[in-house]
Amino acid sequence: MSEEKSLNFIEEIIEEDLKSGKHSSITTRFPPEPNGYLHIGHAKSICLNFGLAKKYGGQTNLRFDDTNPTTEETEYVESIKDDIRWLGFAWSNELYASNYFEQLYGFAVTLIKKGLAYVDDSSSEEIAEQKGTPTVPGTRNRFADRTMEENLQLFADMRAGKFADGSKVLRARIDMASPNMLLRDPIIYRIKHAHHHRTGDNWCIYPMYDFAHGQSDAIEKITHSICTLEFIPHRDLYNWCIENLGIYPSRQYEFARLNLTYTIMSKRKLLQLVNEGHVNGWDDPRMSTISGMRRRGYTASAIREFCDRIGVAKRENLIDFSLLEFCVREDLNKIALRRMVVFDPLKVVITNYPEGEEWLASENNPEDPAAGHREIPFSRELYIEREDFMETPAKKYFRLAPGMMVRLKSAYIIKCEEVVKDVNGNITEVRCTYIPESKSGADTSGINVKGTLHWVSVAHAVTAEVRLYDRLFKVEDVANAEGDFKDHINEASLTVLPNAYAEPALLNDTADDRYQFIRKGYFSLDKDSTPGKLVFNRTVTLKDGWAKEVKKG
RNA sequence: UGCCCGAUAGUAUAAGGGUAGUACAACUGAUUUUGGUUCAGUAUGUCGUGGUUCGAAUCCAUGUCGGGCAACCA
Repeated sequence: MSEEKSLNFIEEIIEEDLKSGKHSSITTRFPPEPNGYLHIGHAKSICLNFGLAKKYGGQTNLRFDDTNPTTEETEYVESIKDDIRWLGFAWSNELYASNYFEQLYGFAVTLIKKGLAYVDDSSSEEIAEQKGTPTVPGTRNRFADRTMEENLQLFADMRAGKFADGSKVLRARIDMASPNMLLRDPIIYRIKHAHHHRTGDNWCIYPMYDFAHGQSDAIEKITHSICTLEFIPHRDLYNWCIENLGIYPSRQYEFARLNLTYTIMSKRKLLQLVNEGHVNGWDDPRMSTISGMRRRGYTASAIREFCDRIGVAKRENLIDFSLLEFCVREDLNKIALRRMVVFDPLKVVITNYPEGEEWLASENNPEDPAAGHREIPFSRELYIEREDFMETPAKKYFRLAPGMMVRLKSAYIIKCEEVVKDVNGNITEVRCTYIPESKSGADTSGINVKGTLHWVSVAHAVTAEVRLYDRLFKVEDVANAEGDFKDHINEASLTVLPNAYAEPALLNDTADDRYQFIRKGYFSLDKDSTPGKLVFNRTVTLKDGWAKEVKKG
């Protein structure tokens, strides 16, 4: 059976264009503004733009849309490049809208000469007023009557720095009565005496998005300029510029941006979280930034798979976070090394086990025999998870309880004989016996137990810091929730366990490794780790059928 | 009440006039030395109303609902 995947609407357009001969190959672009870090929403756009070019044998430019020097920085340029590379994509050309400032200036002069642009001295308030409303046409002011020569001179003077910020703008002359507000003589150049991260102080006038983006596309001969829905009304202006400038006819297509439950997808809000200290930087593992997710332990292939599964369409959407979690688990399950780590220890003493130790083999990954085995020390005193013992077991609980037997992973079956408590009645120790014939891999005991626990030998345990993350927001649809988005921050999104007990094999592992702490979740080494101190981030929990059972009651 | 975009299970996304399918989520069960994985199965859907047609999610009309548009942001 063929399992050809159906095409999304953009792929359909491209295939038609290729088939009809409109284009012989395609060129796309990813056009970030370097004013913040990339997030998972950008990943969707990156996968789309680069993925299309890859699929149809075209190319993709990385173009920084750097037309607003007051918000843009080189730091962001570097992080964006890092993130795209990490996601697994290679751009054909690294470009900047600021490369085209001279050309763009020329385009503006062309418009002036054609009588299609004029310098306006009005304040932004006046311009807004004259714009009218969606139902009331706007009006032109006296500046619109300036001669071509006057406009040319004034625009040159603007460039020469003769005017203060905000004192003049260049406007395209289109239609003050257009039902599309963007066509009511839009501002295309404004004065900003600001230092630009690439052009320095060469310019004090900068083009607006609408007078830079489409032209940049045209200059680069972008065949399919793909952007998000909010740019739909801009398309008329995009085309107007192309037609009146007579430049390469790039075409704009719009798709619905990604929204994810329990997260925000706005650079402005993300920046706020960073600046106000709600998180520890752009790469905080709780952030929906690419760098945050990377630090958290997400793999690039999981993110690509996610972007593939969510599809591309024009309707607004809010994707279940669980789909992202599914994609990471699916990937990590295949590659993560299994290790045993106890988060909240309860001591188990095996009363019939001799002094000393033995080393037991345990598979690194049951899904991948090629991953091999490691040796784990076993001894008389162990730690198990406190939640894996119940003095009076709940129904369907098949972990350790008085008189009950469980398997210790890769080791023996033990039976709980006695519970030791302190003066306050807190359980301090559980005393068990083990069944020597039940050794893992050589079990002749004939005993079947339902539960298998992870454990660590007390004498051999190494301590590690473990950071557990929960969702950053408490509501599903953060962007549309009542009140300020910060009202919905989950104060318990980070739990630090300073002293978890880990099997010693973890000491030898390296930063690139992914782990599954058995029965606990997927983890990866954090950059805060030092030779003397291991720090792990929980990428995602394991699916927890027991927790579900407990919740049902 | 101007213009533009959209509407298919809980969430996404297919079906392009001919059996409404897939994934995630949910629920059952089997397997399991991870209550993981894997496997098998169940339930839930075409926004309303007219029309065209032998036949409509699909075409037409109309209504409803949701979103966007009046930054010297992108």
